[in-house]
Amino acid sequence: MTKTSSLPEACVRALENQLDPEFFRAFCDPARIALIAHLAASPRPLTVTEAATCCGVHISGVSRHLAVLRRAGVLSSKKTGREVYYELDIDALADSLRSIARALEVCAADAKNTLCS
Amino acid sequence: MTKTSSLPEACVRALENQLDPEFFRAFCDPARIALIAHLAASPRPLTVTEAATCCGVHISGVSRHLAVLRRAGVLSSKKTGREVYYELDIDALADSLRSIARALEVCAADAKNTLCS
DNA sequence: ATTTGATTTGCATATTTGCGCATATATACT
DNA sequence: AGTATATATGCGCAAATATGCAAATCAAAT
Repeated sequence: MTKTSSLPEACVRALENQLDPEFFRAFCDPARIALIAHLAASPRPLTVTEAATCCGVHISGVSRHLAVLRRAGVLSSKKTGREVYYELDIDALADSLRSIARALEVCAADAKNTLCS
Repeated sequence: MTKTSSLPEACVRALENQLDPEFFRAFCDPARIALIAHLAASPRPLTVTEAATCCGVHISGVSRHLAVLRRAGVLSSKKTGREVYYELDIDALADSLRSIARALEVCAADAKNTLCS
């Protein structure tokens, strides 16, 4: 049997590690949501100019938004000539979301267990 | 066969609907992350005062954070006497995250399909 | 009725964030 | 070399956000 504590702190740490504010911040702005949806629905990577057509934001703002998304690990960029192609990391993104869902459930189950042990 | 367009707009709309900024904003603050992790690891609902022990924020701020989380649909509150018990909606939360992951994948798959049809 | 305790809500302030514009940087074209 | 195009970045500004303090609710206890 493992040691039990009043609150499973290991679980809390694990959750806090996985719940990265920067990751979620990617989805906190309507313009970024539009960009993400647009990129998700595109069969190929898009340039900044192409991506900018989906949201009524100045292209410099779009460039910044895409940089935020890249730093959040949501998409990857590939420079080709003078244009930069942005592509959503769909698989990694979906995995992250599912992993977070699982971590929450595991933590909750663990908490119930601790209560009744 | 259904009509094909250069970009599957229905998919974009569906994604934009599901990617609610207010939902994700719940996870954009370190104090709220701490609160969420703390609540997830608790075997029972917590009062504001109890929840406040996990983050070095004044209790009035914690009250506001919890209100934000409630509006985001992340937790539910139940008033009992003069205290308010907050509880994380783990199942709904996990479902939301998985649903978003699926929507992203569906949209991407749809996009590839449209390309080759 | 008064007091005590838990939570919420104005208020002021500091920080962050999103935006457009102008400018810089880097690459292609002639 | 000189020009045009695609992105990125510095800057200032307006709006949103987080925070602590004090005051307002509201319910229990005495």
